Amino acid sequence: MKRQLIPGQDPGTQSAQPLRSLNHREWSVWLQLVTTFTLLPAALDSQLQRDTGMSHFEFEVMVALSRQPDRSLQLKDLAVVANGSLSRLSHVISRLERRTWVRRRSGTRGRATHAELTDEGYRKLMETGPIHLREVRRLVFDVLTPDEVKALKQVTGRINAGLLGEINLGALARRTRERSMRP
Amino acid sequence: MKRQLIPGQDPGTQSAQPLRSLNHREWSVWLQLVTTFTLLPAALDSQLQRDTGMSHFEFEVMVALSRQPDRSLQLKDLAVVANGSLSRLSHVISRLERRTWVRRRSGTRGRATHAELTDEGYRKLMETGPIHLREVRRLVFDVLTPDEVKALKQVTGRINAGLLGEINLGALARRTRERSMRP
DNA sequence: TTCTCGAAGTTGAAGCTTCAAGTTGCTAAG
DNA sequence: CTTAGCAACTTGAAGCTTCAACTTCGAGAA
Repeated sequence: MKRQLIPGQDPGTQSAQPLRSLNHREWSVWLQLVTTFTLLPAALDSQLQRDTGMSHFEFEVMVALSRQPDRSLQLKDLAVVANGSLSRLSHVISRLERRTWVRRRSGTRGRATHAELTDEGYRKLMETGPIHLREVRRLVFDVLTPDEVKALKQVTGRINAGLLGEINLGALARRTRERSMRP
Repeated sequence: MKRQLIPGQDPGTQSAQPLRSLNHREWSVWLQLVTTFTLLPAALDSQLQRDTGMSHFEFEVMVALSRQPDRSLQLKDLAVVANGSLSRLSHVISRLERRTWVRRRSGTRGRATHAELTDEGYRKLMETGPIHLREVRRLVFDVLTPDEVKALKQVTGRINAGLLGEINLGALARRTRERSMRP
């Protein structure tokens, strides 16, 4: 008999191993979820690239800045808010600086650096943001009932709680985590 | 008064524009969703890279092949199943070939090419797959109630239907779509 | 038959992300 | 006071993805 990574629901072959693979129902949910988080970002990136010339991550960064009272954030915090590593962020800020949408300000304290949205960046965001949000609405909210939206929030909230619990501080600061586990 | 991309729920300022931005509730759902589809793939990729040396997309490709009766698929179809562009897939298959986990077979008909999982690739998959699936279970299914899992399936199903409806055939075949819209 | 078009792949370059290895400036221990 | 250690970046290289251009093969029109 052929071994399969994802078995059908055949209780006979289940053993007492510590590892359970996914069952049928779970597997199909998983496929859907993978499809969503592959296609949705791709669609958003593509639309943004075409219509505004920026990536989704760049957009998120600028939105995060625009929501601050002084339109600026320290990179470390911005990284968390935008769900990216500090390295990634640093590169992105450099690109955005080249396009004059963001400016770096050396923070007064310590080694802190702040990113600040320029007027130009703000204008750009106000111009292109609504276009993007329309796309978001079209692809996500227009196809869901209010109850489904509620459910979506609940489910993503739970998953994120788990992820944030261990990933901690932007993407995958594995070394940091390992360091913090030392005796 | 400051313009904001995401306004609070102030009915007074709403005009009859065709574009509605997101309201408060929608915005918070959106932030959660973005966080999930940023962090979850990052976490999975990181775990796979560390423990098995392959990316999530490579893994998906190999799983898709392993699920075929003859462990092979034509690239065009594989691209759809794995939610990637043909170009991306071609590059990935080349990499997997270099590692001897996959082999290209020139199809008999037309310009078709098939990718086939080698025995080595199959073994690798059987070895490392369960490790990955355990991670999937830990990050997703273990934190959700059965009802939430059901809801997740429903919501992702709806979103995917919309995405697949227009993105059509792997990621973002924009040119293809444009071509098909000509008079 | 011959021509033309389109589908299926491949390829190289450009752009992003990740990873590892630096800087640099606080801060606390000795 | 000085020094070790860490937090907060920065940087360059390696690896992936996307994009555009190109190659082939097959099918249908003329």
